[in-house]
Amino acid sequence: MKDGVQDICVRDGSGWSFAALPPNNARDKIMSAASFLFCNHGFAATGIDSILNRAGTAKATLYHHFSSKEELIAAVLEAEGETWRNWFFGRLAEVEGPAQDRILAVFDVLEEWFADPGFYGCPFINAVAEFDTGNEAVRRAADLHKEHLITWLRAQAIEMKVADVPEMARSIAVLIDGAIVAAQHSRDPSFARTARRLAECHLASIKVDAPARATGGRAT
Amino acid sequence: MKDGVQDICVRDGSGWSFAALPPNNARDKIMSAASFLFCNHGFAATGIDSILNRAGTAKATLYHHFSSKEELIAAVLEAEGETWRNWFFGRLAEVEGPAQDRILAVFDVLEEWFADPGFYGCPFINAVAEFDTGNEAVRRAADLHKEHLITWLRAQAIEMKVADVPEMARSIAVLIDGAIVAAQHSRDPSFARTARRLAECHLASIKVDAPARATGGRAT
DNA sequence: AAAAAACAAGACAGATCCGTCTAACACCTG
DNA sequence: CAGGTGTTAGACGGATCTGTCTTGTTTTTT
Repeated sequence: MKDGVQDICVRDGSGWSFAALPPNNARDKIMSAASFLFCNHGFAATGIDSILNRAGTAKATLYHHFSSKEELIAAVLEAEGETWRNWFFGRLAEVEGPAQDRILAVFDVLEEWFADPGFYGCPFINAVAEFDTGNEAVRRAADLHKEHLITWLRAQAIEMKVADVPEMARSIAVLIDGAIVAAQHSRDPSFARTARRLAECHLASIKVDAPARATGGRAT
Repeated sequence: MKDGVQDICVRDGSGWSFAALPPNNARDKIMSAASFLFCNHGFAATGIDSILNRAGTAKATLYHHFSSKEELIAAVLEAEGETWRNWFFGRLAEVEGPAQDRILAVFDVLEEWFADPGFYGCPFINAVAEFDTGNEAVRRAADLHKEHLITWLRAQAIEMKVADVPEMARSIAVLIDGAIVAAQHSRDPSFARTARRLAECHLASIKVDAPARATGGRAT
């Protein structure tokens, strides 16, 4: 795995990524290059020199903005998470209708994400998988990301007036994680639809013991 | 992260791991040490010297058995996968009753696994997360592992005479992956139960449109 | 007992890693 | 103009990494 300037892919297929417009200041160029390399080749396996090579910046510049590689990793995760969440929740906010529809739309948006040719899985899942107990900052970043997601899911569950709000959020979270991992491993975006069917089934089952059984059929 | 002989944990809580009996030949000692360090601290982050230090063997011995670190990684994944599958499917084979019960028992066995204090997630999920496109041998090992699992799931689905066998296997696989990742991130084994409830719901829904609606209620 | 294989201990080479440092250039602001 | 800031280019140090090699000891097999 040489150091050259291969890997030209910009992974802005679904428009969620950094690469909306090419970065012009050095800091953003470093962040963009680091994001790509960390996420595609791993955090430990990516050297500072590769990042500089790809970013086209000098080493002193990098260490002017970030005090260490660890801090750069934390910054990348933070930015990657925020960008992704803005994209993800933004897409979901476009969905009209009751919260139930928004929950199901989660999996349609996921499928868009999976279908991006540059899809490399969830940066946080990958980071925790790589560092596990090793890096506390990484765990905190992952926790924060998951918390954002759970909060959103809980809000939908409350709007739906489901009996057990936390458990529904947990269920959908499991489906999301499972879909991401399955799609990443198999390179098959349609796992999002499999997860969606499970979610439909779950929503139907918790609507059953609700007081009013208004919605009759065709939830699909 | 020094090199010392900390990390004495043997992670044989659920009895699934290598450490059933301490290895006595050098090759097994290397495999055991490499397994532990790779899975707990990452593949790239673990140096050959740490492995030798922990295994208490000489460097020449390692390179006598494995031609490179990459080959050692592949061997570890293969062994780890086989050990895990033997444990996992062995536990499931103990379950009496129809295939449906065995499917649900999957999540009980998973919870046992998650509760092991040395639980570090699925080695294959972690390896693919770290290498992604980088290492072909790793991907092949992960594919093979997943294939074993899917084959078992399909066999249960066939025994249950479900309409869409592949889709049911995919569904359960998504739930398994999701439970593993959620449990790994949150350190909360009870995500297995959340996944189990989703599986119950899924099984109930595909039993509905089966010809005979024998099973009335209480699938819990 | 003799031959062969496995193993220990560690020096060594070549590469790569992270991070610091110097020296110089460009730009904007006061 | 002076001064601060951001940037480039690359040398450099010290550490670490993978893999080879040598020498000799232990263990197993024949």
